[in-house]
Amino acid sequence: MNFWLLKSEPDEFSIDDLRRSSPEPWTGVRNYLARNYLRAMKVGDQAFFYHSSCAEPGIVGIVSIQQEATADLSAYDPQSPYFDANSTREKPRWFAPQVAFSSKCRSILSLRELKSHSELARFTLLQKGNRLSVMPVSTEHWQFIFNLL
DNA sequence: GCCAACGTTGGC
DNA sequence: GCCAACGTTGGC
Repeated sequence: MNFWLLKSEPDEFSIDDLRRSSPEPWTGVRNYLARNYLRAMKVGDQAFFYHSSCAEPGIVGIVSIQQEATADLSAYDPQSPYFDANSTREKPRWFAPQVAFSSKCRSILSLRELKSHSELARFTLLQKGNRLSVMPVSTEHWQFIFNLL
């Protein structure tokens, strides 16, 4: 089993949204490295759900992969902000796994607190310049963070 | 709103 | 293939 971190802007799609409607396809990722991570996800993998671009960014819950990635249908919708004319049904460019709600943290584990732990100095999320919305999490980092929740 | 950092685009 | 210009991300 592998571990991941998935970012979402809570104004767009929050942990509460996922709890209300689960599973959901993880759509809208339009970065090739992030896409490759999405395609590498296996059923049963777990991920931290991270709220970004909000008053208090941080980890707010845990989700699991319910189904491996298939074509991201939002790329076909001209009305969608994620529309991409270069992704076709014959040759999809973007993919979305089905993500299921697992649990919500009693309180947010804020980015500020994550940064305060020297054990997480090399955590991908905290690396300078990293902007990926999907990233792998090592077993060691997962365990350490899990114990902070 | 600012800005650092990175990705993408497109001319050459 | 290079690289300048532009767009996006995301914390602050």
